[in-house]
Amino acid sequence: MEISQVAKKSGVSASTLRFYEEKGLIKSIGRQGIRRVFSSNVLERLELIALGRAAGFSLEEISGILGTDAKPNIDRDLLLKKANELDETIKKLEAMRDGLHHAAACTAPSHLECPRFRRLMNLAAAGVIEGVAANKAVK
Amino acid sequence: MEISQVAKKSGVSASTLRFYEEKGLIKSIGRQGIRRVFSSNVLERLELIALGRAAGFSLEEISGILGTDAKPNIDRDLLLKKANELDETIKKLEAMRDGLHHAAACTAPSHLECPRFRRLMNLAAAGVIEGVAANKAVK
DNA sequence: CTACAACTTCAAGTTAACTTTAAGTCAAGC
DNA sequence: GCTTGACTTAAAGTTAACTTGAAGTTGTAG
Repeated sequence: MEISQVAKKSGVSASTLRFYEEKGLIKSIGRQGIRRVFSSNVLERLELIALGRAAGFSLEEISGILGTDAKPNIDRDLLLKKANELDETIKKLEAMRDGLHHAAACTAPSHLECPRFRRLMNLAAAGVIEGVAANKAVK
Repeated sequence: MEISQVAKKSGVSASTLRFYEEKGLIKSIGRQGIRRVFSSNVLERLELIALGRAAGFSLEEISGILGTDAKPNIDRDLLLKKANELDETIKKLEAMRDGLHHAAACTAPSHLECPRFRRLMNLAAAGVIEGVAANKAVK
């Protein structure tokens, strides 16, 4: 496939595809003249990349998970670590979601004064700042 | 409190606190001479901001949710919309987490060849690319 | 009273993840 | 055989969210 085909089928722009190739996240299987040629496998790879992005991983982290070569890595420890990180994130997001839901329904004059909201937020916020800092540190 | 106190108690650096104030996310209650003075309320506010960040919201979105003034907004539609967005995100993250867990345990030669992994990933990936694009569009 | 640590402003620098632009290559249709 | 449109590279530009640096101010300890 040509790059525009991949772009169309994947929803990822051509410039991004070149960028990803430069970063080693995807590979073209060769050239026809000057033009890149991709195998349809790249579509699957792009879905995994998009998934990782949606999950909040950086391109570098995704590269670490999927591996820079054709087949994904099997660094089980890394995968489990990432899975656990995700689990932490999910818990915070759930608390946040519940907090938002409640805030939308609550009739207290200010959410900050509503005990339920504060309980939810405190629950959610526990370790969040440290977590954010830790995420940065990990990079 | 002085800025360094807030920094210490919140884990947010002084430069970031100034940056947040510039953006209207937090407010100092006045000055002692040239120095900012914060009320301890700012700590709560900073937790909410950190929580929003951890939930993947941009500072601008957080500003929209919390309001630029002292008390959080009660734009219920926005809150519900954000809560629903979060729910979508959570589902993807859960699929991703399950995928990672499975990948760490799976013995198939390549995860891409493992039907269970592919099913999980396809489930998770459904609409992800469009979702990412949509998130950008929303900005 | 003076040194100094902790503040201040404002501007510029940083990183990630792209996008845009400029200048060039090439197969295809007229 | 020339124009056109989709590609190519390399470099510069963009945005978010900060951080860093330079130059100045101030409360407090010695």
